[in-house]
Amino acid sequence: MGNLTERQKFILALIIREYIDSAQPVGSLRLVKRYKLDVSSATVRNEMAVLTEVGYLKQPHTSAGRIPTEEGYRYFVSQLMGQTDLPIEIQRTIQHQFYQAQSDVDQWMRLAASVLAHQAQGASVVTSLHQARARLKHIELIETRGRQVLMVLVLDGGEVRQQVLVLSEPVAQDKLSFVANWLNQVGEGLDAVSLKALHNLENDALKKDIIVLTAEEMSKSDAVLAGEIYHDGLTNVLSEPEFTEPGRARRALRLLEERSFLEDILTHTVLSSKVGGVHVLIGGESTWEDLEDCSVILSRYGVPGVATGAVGVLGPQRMPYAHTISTVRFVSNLLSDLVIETLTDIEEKE
Amino acid sequence: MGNLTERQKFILALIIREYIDSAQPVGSLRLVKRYKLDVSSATVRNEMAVLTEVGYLKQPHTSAGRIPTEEGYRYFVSQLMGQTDLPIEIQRTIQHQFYQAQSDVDQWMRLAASVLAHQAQGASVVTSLHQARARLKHIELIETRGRQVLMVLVLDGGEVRQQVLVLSEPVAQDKLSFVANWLNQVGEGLDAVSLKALHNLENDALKKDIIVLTAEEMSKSDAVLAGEIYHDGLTNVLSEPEFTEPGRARRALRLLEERSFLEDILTHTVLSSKVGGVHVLIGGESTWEDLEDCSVILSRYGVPGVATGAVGVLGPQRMPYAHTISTVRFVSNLLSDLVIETLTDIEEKE
DNA sequence: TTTTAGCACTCTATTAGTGTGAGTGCTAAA
DNA sequence: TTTAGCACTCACACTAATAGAGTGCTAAAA
Repeated sequence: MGNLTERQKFILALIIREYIDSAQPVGSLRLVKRYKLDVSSATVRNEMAVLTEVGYLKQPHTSAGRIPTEEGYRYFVSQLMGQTDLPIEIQRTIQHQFYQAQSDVDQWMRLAASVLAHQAQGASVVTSLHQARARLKHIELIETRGRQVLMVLVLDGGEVRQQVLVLSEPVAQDKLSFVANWLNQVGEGLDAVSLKALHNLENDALKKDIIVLTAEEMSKSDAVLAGEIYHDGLTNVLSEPEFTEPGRARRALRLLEERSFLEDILTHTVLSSKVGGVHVLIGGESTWEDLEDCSVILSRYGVPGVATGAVGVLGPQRMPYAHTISTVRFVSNLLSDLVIETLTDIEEKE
Repeated sequence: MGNLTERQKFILALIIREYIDSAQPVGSLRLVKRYKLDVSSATVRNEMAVLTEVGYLKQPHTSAGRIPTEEGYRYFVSQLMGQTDLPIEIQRTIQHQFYQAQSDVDQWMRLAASVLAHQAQGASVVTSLHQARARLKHIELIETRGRQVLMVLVLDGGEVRQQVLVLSEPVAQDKLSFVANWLNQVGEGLDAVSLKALHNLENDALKKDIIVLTAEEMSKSDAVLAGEIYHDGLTNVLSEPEFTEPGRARRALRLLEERSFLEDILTHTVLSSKVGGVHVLIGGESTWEDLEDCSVILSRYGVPGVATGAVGVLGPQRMPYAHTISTVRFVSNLLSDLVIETLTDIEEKE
């Protein structure tokens, strides 16, 4: 099945490109006229019939032009499209924006989301950097009320976690500070596992408790989606003609709102891949029903084994894949570079 | 103008209630039948004419029923509606959810957003707790690469700030730790202003720099919208019939996406009000054009002068005001209570 | 064997024409 | 002051007619 003639490939690519920017079923005559093909519409029609036969095109109704099927898009992306880099001037613009915002990580994420949404004219998602095998840099314990204690952990690389603990009995701030200082001395540079090992050597009940709680919080790093999720451009998808029907729009946007869904999709795609690779999900891939009319472009950024996150764009299936994919790739790499710069001290230790 | 007869008030309230749950212009005959009024439709018609005259009702077109004007809604909310509390069983359910999530502040916010969105069937916004006149609890300086240094500030009450600094020249980690320790000793418990005062007494260039940068970061607390913004239920508004036209839906959702807009609206409403009060914006209030078809219910939570944030719900103008308002009030108070519990130590110091 | 012109056919989208019905405003009587 | 009666308005739903873009097939041309 996989062997199309060159002309068939050419026509398929043409149809997909035309459909992507016209959003209208494309017919044989229009194609010939618009692109000044040196074959007749009848010939094109015959080729279209073949492409429909093998499942790359379909007709919305009997006497309409053709639109690509999911399979058609996949073939296009994998075989026909070719890889292009983001135009250099766009690259510069984006880099410039990041240079101007050389402040907190939060802002990088927001910026990344904004850039993606804007460039790809879709809805963007960026998950916060998420550290694997984190090491303790500093702990702070702050009494709040009675048995409630606020624990602040600074991990190497600068990730910060806050958590309200509830101890078995009230403890004075003096004692808390003492324990925190102690743990800062003996625990600095240890990861969750090493910390837990420490637990057995200790007698003091409070110290034991704090160690366990700290280790627990630190090993949460292993969760797929620990931190914040940044969005942007949700409204972009509402302007696409395929989402005029409110039901569809709702389904698409719900995906981005629901953590559980994102978790699911990230687990099954990005997590298992290497950094820098770009995943292209076209129309749910028979796994996610609600993605039916959408495509999602995802990529993982960061330093694998140390700290990673994911960036992505959601849009209609009829999406300018080449541009979107290169944008996602570029932003992903850019974030990776920033992460590497920021976390250099960690790499050196290893 | 303000003096309607009791019967006029009664009919106005009835029309608004009816329109809120039918989403259809309400006519005189239907009203009489549905509510078994003991007057004729002609009488109702006369009263409707009066209510239209004074600007509380309007007709979508000449021969249709009436729908409320913005003024009509405002009158309803302020004069007619009465205050109701959230049904006790709903209160319990919500409280229960919060008790189960007795962990980090992040999760409270997410939960608050979720509860609001669900209860009010609208899009919810929760801005993170935001500390005024913060005092320094702890500072941590971490070298990353060359002149880049990650600064982590722990403020009293447990708010944590991270910021990447770029120093004028590279500084070794030893030196950074030394300065951090020094500042932890002399600077603990000081607010931004007091810190800046410290600056003049000091000679060491690095110490001076760090003091200034710390004070700067701390005084960012005075910005209206410092931290995260939590959303939920964006898709709820898409199910409302008034947002089937995609243009409207876009405009409404963009409001929630754009930080600048939220900042603007919070500055002009919630910030100037006391905690616990509920603001009701109906249809842009001739200031925000994009809110034309929407209503927004907002409330400030937290401890004024110490740490506050805002919660809110956006929906169509045709909104069950009584229920939404009491939900927003309840959630706002609930968050206030949680904040007070968590920050008790601060109160005691004052 | 491949391409193309010609043609009959299909189906959507648009436009115009027509009732229908819910609703109004006015007037005059109760 | 209320209400019955009535003429009038106008969106909405329905129907029918038409135009137009596109297809598939067949037979001739290359």
